Amino acid sequence: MLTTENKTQLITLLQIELLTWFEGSKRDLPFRRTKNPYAIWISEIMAQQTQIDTLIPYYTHFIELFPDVAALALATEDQVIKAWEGLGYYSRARNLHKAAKIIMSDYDGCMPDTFSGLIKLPGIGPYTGGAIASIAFNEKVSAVDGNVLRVICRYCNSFMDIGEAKTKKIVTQWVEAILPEAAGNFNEGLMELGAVICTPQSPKCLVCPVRLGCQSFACGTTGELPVKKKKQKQVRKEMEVGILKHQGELFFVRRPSSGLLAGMWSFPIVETTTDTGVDIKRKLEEYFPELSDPVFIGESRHVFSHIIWEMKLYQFELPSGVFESPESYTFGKDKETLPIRTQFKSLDAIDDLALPVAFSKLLILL
DNA sequence: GAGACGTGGCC
DNA sequence: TGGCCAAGTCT
Repeated sequence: MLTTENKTQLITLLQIELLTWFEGSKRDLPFRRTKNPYAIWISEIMAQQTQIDTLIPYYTHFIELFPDVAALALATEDQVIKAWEGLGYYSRARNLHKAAKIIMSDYDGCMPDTFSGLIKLPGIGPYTGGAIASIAFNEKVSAVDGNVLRVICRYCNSFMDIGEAKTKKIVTQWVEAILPEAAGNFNEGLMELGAVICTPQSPKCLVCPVRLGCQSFACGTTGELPVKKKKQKQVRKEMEVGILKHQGELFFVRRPSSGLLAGMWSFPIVETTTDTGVDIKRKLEEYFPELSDPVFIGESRHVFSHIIWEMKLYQFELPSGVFESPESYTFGKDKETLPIRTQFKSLDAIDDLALPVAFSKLLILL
């Protein structure tokens, strides 16, 4: 990193210009109008792997529903996941809830106010701990996310692979070493710069406040940086979805408490090789022996970060009569049990069910 | 270290 | 369309 003789000058330029630019140009975001550690915590968790524009409505709603740690701890996990519905990476919501309970029980209701205290909480890793500690508590620690990695690697014209842990370690140490007193603003400024100027594609170097010190700009390598090795393609899976209708209601099942879409509501769904509806019929027959034959009603694709579901929907009917909703339902290899596993619900009464997009987008096909 | 873990936007 | 990307953490 930065081996030139005018290293000190370049670092000073970065510090001064970045802080000045951030002060004058930062976006007006709801969580920038507060120093409330709780609010900043929520915003930082939501910001993980998520663009700011996406999270804003969720943030506002979440703070209204759960205005402080106590309110969050008092809520049910179902309520918290429901508030996260559509945001993705749902373990973030479950960890948030767990952490709130821990803060109430082990910390007398007060959030830890140091980096080392914060990262002990579930869902708070080195980035989030650094962000909360520096922004809300003025601790002089770094917060290195994808933006910071990109900005620093470009500024130093470094060709290290930002996907490697080693790179993150080096960049973290580098930032720690040049951190000014206003560490929170510096961290946020680095991220803001990465988000609006030093973007992955087509960085806006001509309006960049630190271009005069940027070694990548000077060398004309901004198109090659940062170096990041490609990730693997998603695995395609053929899935059969069972739409079980009975007296105007649909059959929903709750997913296991760990793994993909953990704890969320779902239609019965199985991976298939036959592609005819027989696999999902066999699954449903475990719980409803008197089942009609499958009727194909449509198909849909859903792309996750690591899987692609090619879904075929099959509708089933139950003979007239009363059918109890089964107490248990298993997806195959799930271990932990959650309170309510299955439910018959009419479409206009599913507001309290946390339904992932993979399934909510199927509703228009019904 | 590598893989699991969502979703929406962009080209 | 398909691939890539976005304020990461946990296992």
